[in-house]
Amino acid sequence: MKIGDLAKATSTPVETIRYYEREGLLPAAARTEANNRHYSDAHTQRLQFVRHCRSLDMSLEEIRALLAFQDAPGDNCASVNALLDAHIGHVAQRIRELRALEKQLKALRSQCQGALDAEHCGILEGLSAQSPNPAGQGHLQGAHRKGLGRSA
Amino acid sequence: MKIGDLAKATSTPVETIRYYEREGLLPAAARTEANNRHYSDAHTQRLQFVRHCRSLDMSLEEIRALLAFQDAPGDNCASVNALLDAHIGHVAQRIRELRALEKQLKALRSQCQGALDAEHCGILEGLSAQSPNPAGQGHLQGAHRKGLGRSA
DNA sequence: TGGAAACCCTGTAGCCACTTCAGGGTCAAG
DNA sequence: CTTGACCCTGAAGTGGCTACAGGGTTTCCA
Repeated sequence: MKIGDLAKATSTPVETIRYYEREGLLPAAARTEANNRHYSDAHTQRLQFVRHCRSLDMSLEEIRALLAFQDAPGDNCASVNALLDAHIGHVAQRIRELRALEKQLKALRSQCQGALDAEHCGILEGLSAQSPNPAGQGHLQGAHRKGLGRSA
Repeated sequence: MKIGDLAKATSTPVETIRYYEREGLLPAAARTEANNRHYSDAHTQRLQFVRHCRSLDMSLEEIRALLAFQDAPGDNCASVNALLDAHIGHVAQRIRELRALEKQLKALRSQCQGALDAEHCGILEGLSAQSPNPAGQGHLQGAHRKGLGRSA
């Protein structure tokens, strides 16, 4: 299996696969005579695991930890549970933050219904007032993300 | 007013103020003889506007657009409304995505209640299965953000 | 008067998870 | 024999900061 085949099989861009290898999430692939990477089914499974974790918005750091647990099958899996619980906590917190944000934005939006001069626009006036809340501390990202996209 | 005073007045790190100037969100400040930046109340208001927008998770690009509208007070403010509506849409979409995510994570978490060998951990097994949903496309960010923090 | 702390400056690199680009190599089909 | 599809490496760009290196000035107190 060459890298392009693996990319198709896992709906992952080729460059991302090379990036994961550099980052140590995938073991370095064997090479053909022409220096092309050569993959087995084990690689496919590992990459699928990583992509699944990413689709759950885990960081590469968290995924590295999970892979380490997976690679030590005799160990107790309490740490896996703890990692997941922490991640769920972060997601829940980000949802709370975004709900509060949504409420504020809607209140702001209601300040201007018509199409006035910008000079008298209630929204611009509202934004000029002091900010009431200092925004979140969680480890979820803000309002402008890219997503994994490109789902083959 | 020197940059440190402005920083305190707006709860904004000094480096961030210089960064906003570089990015064109704040006009270049006048300089004292010692080459220190010198600010007026107009700068304070502009910076407060920017910080308020950032606390609402707007991108610097969006803020630049709003500032342009503000600087053309004769214009119609329909574009302001449109920008805000779009931003509200992105926030709402990201909330939907994160809710779906939370549901999946909780389902996954329920796969392992005890503290088994990692080899038999339902969570690791669950993550090895194929990913069901391809993750969001919105412009809100993922699960690992920093927040503005440092509130004064 | 001296010297240390507190502030200011510029420019550069680092964060994350990629994405894109430049510049090149290999291989098979037409 | 050339075109296109694929592969390679290494470096730079994305956003929104943050931090650091290396320097300057100003202010305060002994």
